[in-house]
Amino acid sequence: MEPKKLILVDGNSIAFRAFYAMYTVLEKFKNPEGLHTNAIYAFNNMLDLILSKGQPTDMLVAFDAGKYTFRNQLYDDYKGNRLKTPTEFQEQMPFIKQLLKARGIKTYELENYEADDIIGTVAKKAQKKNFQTTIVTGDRDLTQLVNEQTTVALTIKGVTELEFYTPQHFQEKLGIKPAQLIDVKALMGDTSDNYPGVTKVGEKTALKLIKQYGSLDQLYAQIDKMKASKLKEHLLQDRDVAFLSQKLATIQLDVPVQLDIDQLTYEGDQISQLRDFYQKMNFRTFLSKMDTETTASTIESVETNINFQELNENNIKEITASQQAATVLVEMVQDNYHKAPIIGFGIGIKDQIWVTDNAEILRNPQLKSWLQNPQIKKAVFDFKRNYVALNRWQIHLAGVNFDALLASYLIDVNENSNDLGKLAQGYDYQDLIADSQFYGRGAKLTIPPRSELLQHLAAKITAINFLKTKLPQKLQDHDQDQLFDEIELPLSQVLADMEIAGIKVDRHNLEQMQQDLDQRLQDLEADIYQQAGHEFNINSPQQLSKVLFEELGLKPIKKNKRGYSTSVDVLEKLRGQAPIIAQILDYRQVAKIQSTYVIGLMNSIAVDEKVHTRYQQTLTQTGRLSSVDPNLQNIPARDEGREIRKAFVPSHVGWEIFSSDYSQIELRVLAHISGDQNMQKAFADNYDIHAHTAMRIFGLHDISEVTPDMRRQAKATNFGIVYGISDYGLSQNIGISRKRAAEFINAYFKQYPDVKNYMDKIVQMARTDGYVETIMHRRRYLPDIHSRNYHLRSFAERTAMNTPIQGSAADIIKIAMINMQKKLQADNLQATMLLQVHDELIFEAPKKEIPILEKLVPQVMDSAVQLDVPLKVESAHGPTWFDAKG
DNA sequence: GATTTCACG
DNA sequence: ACGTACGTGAAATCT
Repeated sequence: MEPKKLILVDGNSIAFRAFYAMYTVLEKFKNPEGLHTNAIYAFNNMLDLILSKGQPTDMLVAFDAGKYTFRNQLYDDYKGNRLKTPTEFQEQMPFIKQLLKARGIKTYELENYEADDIIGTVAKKAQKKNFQTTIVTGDRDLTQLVNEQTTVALTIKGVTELEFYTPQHFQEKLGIKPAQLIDVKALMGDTSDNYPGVTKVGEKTALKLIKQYGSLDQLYAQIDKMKASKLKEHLLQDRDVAFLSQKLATIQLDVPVQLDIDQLTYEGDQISQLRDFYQKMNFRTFLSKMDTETTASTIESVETNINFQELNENNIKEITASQQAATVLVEMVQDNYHKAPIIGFGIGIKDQIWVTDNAEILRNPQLKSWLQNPQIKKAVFDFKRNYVALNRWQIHLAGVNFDALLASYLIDVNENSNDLGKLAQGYDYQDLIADSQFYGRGAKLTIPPRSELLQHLAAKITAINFLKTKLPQKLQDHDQDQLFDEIELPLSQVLADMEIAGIKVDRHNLEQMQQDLDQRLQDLEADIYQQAGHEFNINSPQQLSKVLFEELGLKPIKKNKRGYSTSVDVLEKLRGQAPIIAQILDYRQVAKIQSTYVIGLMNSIAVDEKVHTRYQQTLTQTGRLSSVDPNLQNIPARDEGREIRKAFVPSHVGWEIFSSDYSQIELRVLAHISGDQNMQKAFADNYDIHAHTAMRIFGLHDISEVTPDMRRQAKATNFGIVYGISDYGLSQNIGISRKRAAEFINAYFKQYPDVKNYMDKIVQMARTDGYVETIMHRRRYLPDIHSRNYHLRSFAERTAMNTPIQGSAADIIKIAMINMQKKLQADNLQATMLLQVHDELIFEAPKKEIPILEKLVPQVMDSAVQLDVPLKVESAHGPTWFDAKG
């Protein structure tokens, strides 16, 4: 007979994680009575997952009950540092229990016992009856119960990503037996449960000791033989604490559970009860899932029928005679709108919708002037995409005052899938499926039959209309009206102009480079093969590491998932040990230039001899732009790679490339938002900021005493501060000890005390508000700030420090770009803005306009916003991009 | 599709 | 005592 399968769930732990997994949508998930439902929703997601994956015959969810457990009797302060759980969470607990009942799952709690101990006890009983048991929890401690019949599924991220601990996995991961975990905890303590362990002993040391001695008892039995050390002293001193912690860490297996193992049968969903519950909670997705499951599972998800008419030459005149606000849709399947064919077009006015799959309609003059009429207000999804595509038909789309893509991105930067269907579904609008689902993906991409296509287009127009009723209120709630109306929407027009203009690339120049580089690659290759003694693929990190670390016997420095790392920092450390290293570094550099830049760039030159990048305006978490197809924001600027820039040239003879960049904009932003007087003064007095910092942190009296090396270290420290400093990170970056790095940071904060205050304050704000903001109210949610996982939490903290800085700098240059474009038009200049590289704007212009730009561009850039420190702009120009660098 | 490496600010 | 810099995109290789 098949063994019975039991799933045990740590109810409190999973519910709590569920709450924070969907913390960003806390206010989106409310039922009509105002009850928060995010934790209930996420909990149910987890149930769906484990029920379908685990196929249990039996199931139990255990909860904590009562305030005092036997552990409090042992140790007063057990869990003493726990913050009170938020009421938004507490109010959901009873409903999670209701949900479980409706899903046919037993629950159990016992006054003054923790869920852990109930689970331990039940798992032991189940083992005697030969059940196959899986425990689902967010609490690592429970892995002590792992054995051949008991697996622990531990949440990694959220509640649906699980890591399964079997005895083998546990051994591989920690190098000890599951039961030994108790003794490890005894030594290291537990900060979240607030018991101490032995002084100065953390996970690493504890694991080492238990691996060495086998158990806590053995360790203390042999402690006399241990040689004298600080560690030994601490162990002796904290002996009682260790044994107390051991008791606290041990999960009880003999709790008086009044529950028979035969009573845990999983009953399955109680359909009508569950339907009522979902309805009460306003869980539309789960409701519809239930319907599709219960009706016939054969029915594919089909878009709801939406009434529409076909747009044609006969009705277009009448439609475009209307002066009313409208919704406009230009459909393309491919990403690159500079060349993707238009496969559909649609208009929505009030409740009426007209669509067509005939792009030729765009030749209609009435339609053209309607689209170009700024008086007729239009709503779209992705203005820039629509604008650029229509521009290819000589139509200049105007009057757009709502872009659902831009709006949703500003409301939540995680909403960056760029898919209207997905976006609308996120706002509980179910009548439009995602494009990837409708058209398929990659090789399977096809355009469905006409009738279905028209239906899809109509559904898109309704989705945009729906979002137009929802998103403006949210923008207002976030205080983002100005950001939307005066920055992002006008910017998308500016970006469209820049993308359409494109930048000219000299193909012959690249072809020449390709030949030269090819020769060099061949020479290097031959040399490398000779030294290795055989041929191999230098581009393969695997084969390379075999050559270096096995055949040549060099010492590996860093590991990655597949073996030993061969990255630059590793190779740099090995340089000097073998001549092959320098040549590999050379080869790598040349190969990169060749494949990514020379060949890659040539492949994206269009028929007009230009490259037309696309700026992704709704992608980054900080508000920066990104550039794709090709990426013109990472063209080499240093060393040999810089030569590539010689291929970027003006598109007319007698013109030049002109470039202006903000000097130290991020540090200036930091000086402004932190309000730090010392840093502000340094900028006001126009000091070399890195030298100034060096003077301060090295305690010198005058800037002239600063050596180049001091300046270099101070510069790295400044960068570190902007990124959300850690002593380790800084020490790695400038090759000093961690202790020394910590001293730097301390000195830094002493010299710039309000920078320190800012760092503390912004992290605190992220904790209380759940998000951080830039000077223009761009918002980024940081749910991981509450994570119990150190790694995730620290990352969120650094992000909280960095995002307002990087994001505000992005705000500033965006404003400058809009003002710049206006000014160029107003002054009737031929100069054209072509590229943006985060803190730098690149133009082409007739030579005679260069002197004008030299005054104008810095003027516009440094007056974009008024900060408490001056902004500084530097310019350069020349016949190619290479020369336009100061 | 994920991973590694390396280009930029 | 933990284990780390912030934000991106592209090419080549591995699975």
